[in-house]
Amino acid sequence: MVSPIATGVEKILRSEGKRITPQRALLLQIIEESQGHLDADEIYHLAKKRDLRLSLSTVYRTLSLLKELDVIEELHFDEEHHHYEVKAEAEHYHLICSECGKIIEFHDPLVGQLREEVARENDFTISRVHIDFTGICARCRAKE
Amino acid sequence: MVSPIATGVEKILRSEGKRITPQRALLLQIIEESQGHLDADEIYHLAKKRDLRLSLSTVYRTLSLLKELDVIEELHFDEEHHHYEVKAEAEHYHLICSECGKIIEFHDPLVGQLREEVARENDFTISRVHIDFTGICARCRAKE
DNA sequence: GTACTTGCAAACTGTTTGCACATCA
DNA sequence: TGATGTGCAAACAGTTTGCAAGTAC
Repeated sequence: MVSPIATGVEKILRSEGKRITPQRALLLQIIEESQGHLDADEIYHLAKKRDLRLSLSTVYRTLSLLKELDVIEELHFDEEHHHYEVKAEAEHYHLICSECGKIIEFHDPLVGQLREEVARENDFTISRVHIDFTGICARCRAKE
Repeated sequence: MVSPIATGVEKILRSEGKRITPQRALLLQIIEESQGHLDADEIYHLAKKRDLRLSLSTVYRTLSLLKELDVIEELHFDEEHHHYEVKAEAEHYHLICSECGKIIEFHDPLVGQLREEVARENDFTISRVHIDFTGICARCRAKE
């Protein structure tokens, strides 16, 4: 029995000869429902609540499949494990609160300018941009 | 016997009651001599050439000490391990060639502007900035 | 039916830790 | 001398893989 799955992703999977299994549908749903930035273990535990037999290796295999198909993106914050989010239509970057761990997404037209300038000055073809700012969010600052 | 060690770092170590051992001097020298961005294993192998008895755990312990003392910085690229570089006086960012792995450092005044703008708009106190652009360097582009 | 997927356990990689011995100050 | 540091081996966390059994199409 297959739960609903984002139609776009379904097409991508099928076009690659990949199957739509309940596990994949479930995992994708969880990643989409969340505000993103979950790590593999968090995804596993959330999913396990709805499918008791789910295994961690399926989570990893699914994440790596979705990453290959460019459906999700793997984020490398200053930690020992990775975080995942649905690939955004619009590129964006991250503000990370070092107190509470909250992650805010942002975008800013200056990034495009920066990218062009740096590419030109270094004779480099830039294909991916990662920006993250670490600091203290307003709420945590107020607490201190 | 202690090899020469950057005097600044020597002071920092001493002031924290830390000793200057030959291993630490050697490791620091290697990190400083290199263009930076080495990972723990690379540092270990380079150092091992000059001190056959050096152990990998000493490398990790030294890296973590130097990181704590703010002498070096740990970088998180899109890989499964970390890279290290001597903490720069001037903040800088990285261009990474996905073909040959070359890393170019850059800085650009637009980053400061971006940082201020994002901090203001999100009511966030930004303390650290990470930017890396992935792409193809001029040499690799020419090869294709 | 069959190629693709899964769950499980075992392997692997990068990193950390406990302990006995060694060493810097 | 005594606290700090080292090498070694064993532990650990996150992730990957081989295999037999299960399932989507």
